[in-house]
Amino acid sequence: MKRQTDPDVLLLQSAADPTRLAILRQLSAAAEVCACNFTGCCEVSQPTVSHHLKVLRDAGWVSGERRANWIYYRLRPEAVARFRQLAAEIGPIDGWSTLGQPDDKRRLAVLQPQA
Amino acid sequence: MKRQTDPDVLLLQSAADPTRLAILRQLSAAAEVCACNFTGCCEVSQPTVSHHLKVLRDAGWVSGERRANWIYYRLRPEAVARFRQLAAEIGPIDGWSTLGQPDDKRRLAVLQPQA
DNA sequence: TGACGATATAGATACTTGTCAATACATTGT
DNA sequence: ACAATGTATTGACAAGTATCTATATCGTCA
Repeated sequence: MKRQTDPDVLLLQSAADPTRLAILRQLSAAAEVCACNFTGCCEVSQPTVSHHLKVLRDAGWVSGERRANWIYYRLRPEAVARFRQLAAEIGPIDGWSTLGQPDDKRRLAVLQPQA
Repeated sequence: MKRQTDPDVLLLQSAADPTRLAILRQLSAAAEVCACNFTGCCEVSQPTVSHHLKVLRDAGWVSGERRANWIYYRLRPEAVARFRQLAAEIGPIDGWSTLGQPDDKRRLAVLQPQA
């Protein structure tokens, strides 16, 4: 696979897993969630949950804070904001037109990967 | 990998690739884009572009219409709407609290996978 | 019909990823 | 210090995926 330097791709990719999306959804329902609760929810082993939490941490989605024996995870607002920004960017914008055949000179600038 | 029956996961996963996100972004800049333009943009071969377009098609992200020799792709509004809906669902909602230790009886209903 | 250009499919391969069992690490309480 | 519990790491493996070359399919035009 190509190296994904694009932070948006990383954000999407880390959310694009059943277990991880479930975790993100749980974290959307409570301010913070103990890691032990994820183990119970998704039908995967504890190491697997831990692995997914690390992926989410590395992508900036969540942060964890240790209190006694337990680690409480919470959503990082920056990630949520970036995700929503991305969602806002995908879809119709102003100035739409048809991008035609290869010799079409009317190409929009954005369609040409800037050198 | 687990079978992803969750349509949201499918939507995310199909967008979570550098080439495909680039395609989605191009399609956000013009009402429709000829397939031949994607080949030029992303640094991958034509069959690879075709493969990615198929993935996006299968996920419901895009639809293609043939006109003469060329196939014009466009974003499907339903997919855009679903994506934005998903983005709106990830993040703080009302009624937040801390989900505590395993024996914590105060769990929010949403945190227990409904049997 | 046959040649040509655009797009899709098939098959092969290297790489990535999700998963688990086993183990290590960290914190609390006895 | 030691046992118990929650979490992270390691190592291994099966499965998925992105990519290519080669080839097939589809539509147009002479």
